[in-house]
Amino acid sequence: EGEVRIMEWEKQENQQQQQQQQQQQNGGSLYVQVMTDEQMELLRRQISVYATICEQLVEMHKAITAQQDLAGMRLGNLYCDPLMSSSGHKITARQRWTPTPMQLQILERIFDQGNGTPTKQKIKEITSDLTQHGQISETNVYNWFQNRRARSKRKQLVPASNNPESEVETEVESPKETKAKPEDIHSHENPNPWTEDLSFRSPEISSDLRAFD
Amino acid sequence: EGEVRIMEWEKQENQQQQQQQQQQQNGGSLYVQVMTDEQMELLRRQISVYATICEQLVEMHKAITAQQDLAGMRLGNLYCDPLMSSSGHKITARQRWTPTPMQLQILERIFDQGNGTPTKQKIKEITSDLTQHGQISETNVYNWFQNRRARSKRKQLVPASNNPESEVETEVESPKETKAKPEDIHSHENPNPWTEDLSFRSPEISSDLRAFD
DNA sequence: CTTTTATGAATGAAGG
DNA sequence: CCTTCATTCATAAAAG
Repeated sequence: EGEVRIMEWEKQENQQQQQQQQQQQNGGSLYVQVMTDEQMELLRRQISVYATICEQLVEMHKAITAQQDLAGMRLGNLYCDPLMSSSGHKITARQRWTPTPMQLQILERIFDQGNGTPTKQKIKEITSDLTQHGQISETNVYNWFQNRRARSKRKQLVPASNNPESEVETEVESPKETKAKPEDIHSHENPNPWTEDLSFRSPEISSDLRAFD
Repeated sequence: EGEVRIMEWEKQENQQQQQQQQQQQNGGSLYVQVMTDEQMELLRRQISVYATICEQLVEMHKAITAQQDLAGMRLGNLYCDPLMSSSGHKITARQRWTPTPMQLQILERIFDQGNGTPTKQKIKEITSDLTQHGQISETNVYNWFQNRRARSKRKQLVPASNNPESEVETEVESPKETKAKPEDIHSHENPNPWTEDLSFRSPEISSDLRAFD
């Protein structure tokens, strides 16, 4: 029913008679998802909707704030307040740092650049950069890289964490288990081109949205 | 550079040495896109980012239009419901493992044996045993024990809460510097050049939004 | 069909 | 770096 269920494509894949050979082709270690034209179209449409909505909202915002200015009314950071305005009291405190989407994007980008463990100096830099996108401390950054690396590594070893439909052959472990061919599976260099895709940069729009602050 | 290039995956695919065979396989008539797990996950996240940003923009709009209403101006609450529902908003849907009754029974039994720490080796054993009763991975087993233990522990502590009242204010600042608490308000100076990158639009949505004009 | 609950999975942080 | 724990998120299943 009208939902785009990305993670379930691989399931559907098994039902697409036309693509079955894909499985065997890749043996057990390499695992890929296959999308049909239809699914691709669905995805395309989904993103399109987001793009359109955002664009329209930005336009709308422009118009509205223009009026606001005329009326002498200036809306402040309406959404920021409800959360932390209560300075003294920590009622509903989430004590765990959570990266904002923007911070995450940046961190991922840095991580993908491959320069392994960031030095102390580097962490300082990164931290101060990320501060512009939300609260963050050096410890947060440090931990993030530690975890990111460890889990990235582990993920290679156990890539098939959850795909019920795929490995139906129910056989006992082959000696070497999953991960067998390190260099084939992942091109560490530029795993995919999309990594950079979300590096939003639109000076004009940016300044527009900043008006909310 | 920074763009969402959905329609070009098939092109890039040719450059992914690991997936080349795909081409020949399908001859010339059948054409499919291939993604690795990693790429899939990335995509999922990116769309998630879009969703987040859109939500925030919508929130902004709500707040602003609320003001507008007070001023007697009616911009309408058109976008939220119609759009979000039409696009599903549940873009990120992932499947998840569900233990079969048999597997659950076995797991419970092992857990009750008290051997708290499931060793890696042990997990491998358990997993291969359970495979006979349904699809399962080592990660599933690992997670199950983690969760089982954690929740078993919590159940013991909660029932013994004798002080139903004052627990809210007790939360004094944790001296720990791990306090960086963002609670996402970000998104401000970010972005949005997607509109030009996505060279397609969603007609019906556009018409919905046209009311903004 | 909508809301609630149970629980698999993800992840920030701590310890060694 | 690796493992473990605690907390949170998301979703399948159950309840209304």
